[in-house]
Amino acid sequence: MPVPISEEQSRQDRAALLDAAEELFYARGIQAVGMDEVRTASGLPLKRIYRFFAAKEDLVVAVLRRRDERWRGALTAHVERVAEPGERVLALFDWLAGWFGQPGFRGCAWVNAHGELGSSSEAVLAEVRSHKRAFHDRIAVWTRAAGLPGPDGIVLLAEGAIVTAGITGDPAPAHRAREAAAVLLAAHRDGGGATAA
Amino acid sequence: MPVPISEEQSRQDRAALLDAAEELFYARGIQAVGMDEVRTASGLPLKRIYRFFAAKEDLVVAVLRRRDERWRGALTAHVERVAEPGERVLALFDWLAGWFGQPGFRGCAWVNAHGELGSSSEAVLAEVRSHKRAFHDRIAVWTRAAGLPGPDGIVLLAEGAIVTAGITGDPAPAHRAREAAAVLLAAHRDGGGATAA
DNA sequence: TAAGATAGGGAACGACCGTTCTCAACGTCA
DNA sequence: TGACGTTGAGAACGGTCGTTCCCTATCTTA
Repeated sequence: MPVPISEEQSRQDRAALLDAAEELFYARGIQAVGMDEVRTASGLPLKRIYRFFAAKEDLVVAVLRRRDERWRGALTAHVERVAEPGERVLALFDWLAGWFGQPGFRGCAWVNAHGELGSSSEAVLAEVRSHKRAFHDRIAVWTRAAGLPGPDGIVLLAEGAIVTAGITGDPAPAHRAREAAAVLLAAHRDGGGATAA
Repeated sequence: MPVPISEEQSRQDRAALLDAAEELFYARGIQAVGMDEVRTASGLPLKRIYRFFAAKEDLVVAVLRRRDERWRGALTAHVERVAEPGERVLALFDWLAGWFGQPGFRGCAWVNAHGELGSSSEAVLAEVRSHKRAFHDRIAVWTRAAGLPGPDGIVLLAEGAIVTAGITGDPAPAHRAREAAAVLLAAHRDGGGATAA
């Protein structure tokens, strides 16, 4: 190829690189995937990969960040199609059920990255915490509209479902979490507020 | 040292090896810790380590298995000091709060191991699933006595609390999960059973 | 057409991995 | 006492990691 690379081409190559790395990292773990494998899967020369990202750690962070945008975007799009606030909270768990059923589902990419690199990479740790905070804050908007005193019960049910489905390979935890969430919603619609969640 | 090694000494050395490996693996991840580091921390020659466990994978499985016994034993001992069935379920979350507050707490060792090795080691995957099944089954005994229709709501709250506290470093999720669990218990004591959890 | 700049392909590098092997030192028994 | 067997300490091995470098091919510009 010639002298410079077009900006459009560069954008596509960067996306292909992130696609390849994300799929490999999620399926097999981050440390288990070497840069040579990322090169083969992306079709990009190693030199260009290292021009995009100076180190593997930077690539990992970029993968997590882009996945966060896509993941939360899809979640929000699904949930906010539902109008009634209580149903909207429950729709979160329907979306999770769909995710759990996808082939290759292997739990939460951020939880996995945290377990593997959270203690050795400050940048990865920060990215994981940022994602979890954003997830929590998004749910807080929905639970507030539904009259719940706080988002935490719903958040914990969702996190528990993700982790459990990831390990067992069974999407059922999404439905169990949805049932529990319905109880929380009903309890705060009807009567009690004493032992609130 | 002399010719054979006494059985008692062997037991102690094996325990020291598992102690050292568990602490290192939990703190820094499994792949990030080399066998040389396990050797230094345990004070055992590499040769003896490989006589105990033919491969690192076997050591990892043994560490997880022994941790499972100790972890579930401590949980059960704490919880079953409480007599009233509903309070007994809630005591689970008090125990979690104590665990989360310990220095070096970094989430669930089995979830972390699953994220790192679940897709590459069949033996680790089986050990992780076995632990989660045992945890689920233990909670089922307590929730049944408390009149809940199933253990899953409580299990998911507990799993969510562990994962969230591990990432944020804040023990508060244990208290939020306890509050949500109290709502689930109250809902099934008082009235509804329609949208059960 | 000739000179220059930049790209791709992949070898090369140093470090470290899990695992095996060598070897001297020591205690036991004939 | 002397041959034997087992140990501890760590060097060594083959492989792989993340990262860098070399070299040729290609396109642009004069």
